[in-house]
Amino acid sequence: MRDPEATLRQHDLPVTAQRLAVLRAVSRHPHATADALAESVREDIGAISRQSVYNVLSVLTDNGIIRRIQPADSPARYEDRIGDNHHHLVCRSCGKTEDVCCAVGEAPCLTAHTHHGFKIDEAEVIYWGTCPACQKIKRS
Amino acid sequence: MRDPEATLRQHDLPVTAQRLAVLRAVSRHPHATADALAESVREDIGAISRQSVYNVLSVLTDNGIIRRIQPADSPARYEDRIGDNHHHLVCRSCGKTEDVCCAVGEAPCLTAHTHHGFKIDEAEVIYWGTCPACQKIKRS
DNA sequence: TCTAACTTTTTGACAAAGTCCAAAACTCGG
DNA sequence: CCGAGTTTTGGACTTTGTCAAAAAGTTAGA
Repeated sequence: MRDPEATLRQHDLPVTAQRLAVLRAVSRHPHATADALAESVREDIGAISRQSVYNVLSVLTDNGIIRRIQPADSPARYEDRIGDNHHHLVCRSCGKTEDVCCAVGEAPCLTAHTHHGFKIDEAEVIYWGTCPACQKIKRS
Repeated sequence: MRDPEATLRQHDLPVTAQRLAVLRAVSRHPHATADALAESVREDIGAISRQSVYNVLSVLTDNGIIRRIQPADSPARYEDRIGDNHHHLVCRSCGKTEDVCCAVGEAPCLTAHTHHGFKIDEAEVIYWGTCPACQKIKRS
């Protein structure tokens, strides 16, 4: 995120210390949970209420400034890398999350064969596995 | 599910009324939530504790007898159609879930380009959209 | 710069989904 | 049918998130 303040103004959102701090936190910690972001914001500006963290994250998500991902068995996570249609690689044991580019250029998996009359707007892909660190732990 | 009792025995699991009833419920109501399954089981055998529903569902999932899916903004759902690597189509407004065959035969999306050292064991695909019923509601 | 209208933030209660624990009930091999 | 070992139950508790109303902040306009 180049300039958090400009980003907010571009979306006609009032600029507040909380919003700037949350944006910086998301930028510094990709895939962090709301709770972890709150911690990070507190180190940054001293204090913020739990509700405000949720409010700000919702507003930013609704405006397409950040993206919310919600893997199974994990609270929601946030990232500011948007608009490039990438997917995620999640560790089953520690939750560590990495970005992966869309596996096949034109995203063939984005079109379901039988769509049951649904109007599909997104295909979400999550790769599940074990991260290097957890592989070591399990072996020992 | 052909024969719930035989299935349990095959996995060396003690056969109990609760387990049989949960298996039947999952079979009758694919993609149902734990809560909905509990209701269904109560209509079937009269009563079951909330905890037992969770216990049974865990045991069955751990043994690969049923599968748990956890789409964002929805409690976990269960299905007994397993082993055929199909994916899901979920309605954003009502949560209705349908099965879809793996879009492209050999699942090209199952291989991530950059795997960051992760040992990948599954690629989960969820198609998000709006079901026919909800499309009508929104238009009116 | 000051004001007023409108938003945002805060606080605290509440809700949904699931887990932990210990006691009672059950299953199954012998 | 008995006894060891599992399951089931009930109740408290945890986590993640939402609701609502009061207090504080932001921004456009005079």
